[in-house]
Amino acid sequence: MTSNENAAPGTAVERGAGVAVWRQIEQILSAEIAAHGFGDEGRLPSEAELARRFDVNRHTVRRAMLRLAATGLVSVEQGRGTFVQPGAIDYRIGKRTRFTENLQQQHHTSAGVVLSADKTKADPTVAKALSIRTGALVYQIESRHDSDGVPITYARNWYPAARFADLPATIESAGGITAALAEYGVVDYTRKWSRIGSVLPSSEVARRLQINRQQPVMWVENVDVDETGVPIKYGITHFAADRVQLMVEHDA
Amino acid sequence: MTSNENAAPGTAVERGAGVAVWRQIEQILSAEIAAHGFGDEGRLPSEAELARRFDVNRHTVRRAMLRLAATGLVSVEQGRGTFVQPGAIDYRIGKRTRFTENLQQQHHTSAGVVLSADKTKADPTVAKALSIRTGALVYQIESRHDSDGVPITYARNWYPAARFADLPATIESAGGITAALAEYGVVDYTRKWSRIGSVLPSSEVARRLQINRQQPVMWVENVDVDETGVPIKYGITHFAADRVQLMVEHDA
DNA sequence: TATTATTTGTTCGTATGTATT
DNA sequence: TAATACATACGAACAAATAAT
Repeated sequence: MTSNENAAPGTAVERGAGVAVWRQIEQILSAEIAAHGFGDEGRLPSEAELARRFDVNRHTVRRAMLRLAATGLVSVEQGRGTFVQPGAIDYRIGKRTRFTENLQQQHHTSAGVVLSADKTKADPTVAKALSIRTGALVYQIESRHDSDGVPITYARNWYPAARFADLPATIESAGGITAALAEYGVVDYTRKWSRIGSVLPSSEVARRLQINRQQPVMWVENVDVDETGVPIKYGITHFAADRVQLMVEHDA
Repeated sequence: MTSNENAAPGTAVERGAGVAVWRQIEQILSAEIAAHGFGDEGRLPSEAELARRFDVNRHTVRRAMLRLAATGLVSVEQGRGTFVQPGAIDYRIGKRTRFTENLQQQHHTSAGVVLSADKTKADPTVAKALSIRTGALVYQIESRHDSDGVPITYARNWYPAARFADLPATIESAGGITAALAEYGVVDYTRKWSRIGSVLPSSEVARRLQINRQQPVMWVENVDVDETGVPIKYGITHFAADRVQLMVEHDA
């Protein structure tokens, strides 16, 4: 077999054409995905099969696959195969950001889970954001929010312990963070600012969001304040970028 | 040589320890970078040298390097070497977003360049955002903004041709987009909304921003409106995520 | 439940091409 | 021009996760 005999029309790779073979394969598969080329279940052929089809080594296919996974077009699962990913949803960011309200408007189910709750000392970053003294006691709450059974956000938030005594127990009894805050007299709170960035995730964040480490995450660092403008929460929320887009509506 | 004789204390990799060797190397180098372990010029040893140090194949070092580059910790330059990357800057996003004002407040120089200007027909996405009919004529302006000589944003914007007749020539004569809009009577405009996401860049975007394709970019899709609320611009701006963070300040 | 086949993940080795110094 | 350093690609082997038998 000389070359590419099995390739579908218009999908042959070309060597020494200035553009790397694995990039050509990425491009071809990307186009086929966009054209719904892999049926309803969206399962791609195995790496070995694709290697035969394009008449290249499996490594070369793998490079293309890693890229497609990073772009969010497919998800790769060891022992199972490679699957086309569905589209993403909008997450509204504004003065009044509440997770559940946010998603129910878009016909998605939602659920929040507290992963851990610890009392620690504020490091300089946390202290500055909360306008308290470095080393003052804070509660660190780790949480995750799901939509339609899929993890959407993973967050670490810090609350000043002086104001919210025994916060973890209150969250437990009240059945949620917003409800718990109400018990301390915080009936309403608003977002002061949000700082947004994007990185490839650490292994911990990747695990929490159940994505692979080739897939970018957006992080949103923010401070919530009460009605009088006093900071009540500082935190960082991570979003799986293939599942969510952040929507900022200016004005009010 | 049995194993890791050249490794610095506490930096030996361990095989068959559940965690892949390349991940261990990534972790070690990441820690050394954070500790300013590579001097003022921030140049890492060559891949071959690192391979010897960790007593692994060069491929294994490369995997770690690709990850570090993707994380934005280092930049890899073919034929030169691998270098530690400096920190990032804040880009303010709000009702009144102007690039130059934005950065001058942070002691950075700034410059904008128009890369291309064409008259085309609006596709459905553009048409909907601008509240015009699909197929109506629009100007598509490609531009880039630099800060301190480094590309920060790459943007594609669309303006309705009916309202802004001969826009490219006006931009040329007025010496800038904001100035050109003023000549059409648009003395002030504001941002209506911004949709933010993150992906690994296409080759074109990577080239425009002069980053490699392992490095995530944030994209911001947005619509500007004039004083009467009529859309005057729809566009997508790409940011190199290792150089910028987006700052949203929610109204006072 | 245990075994086997399938599929992706990691690592080594080797060779060659391309960009920079 | 030569040396150095990164980029791409092939081949082989085994590990780990999953699915089917």
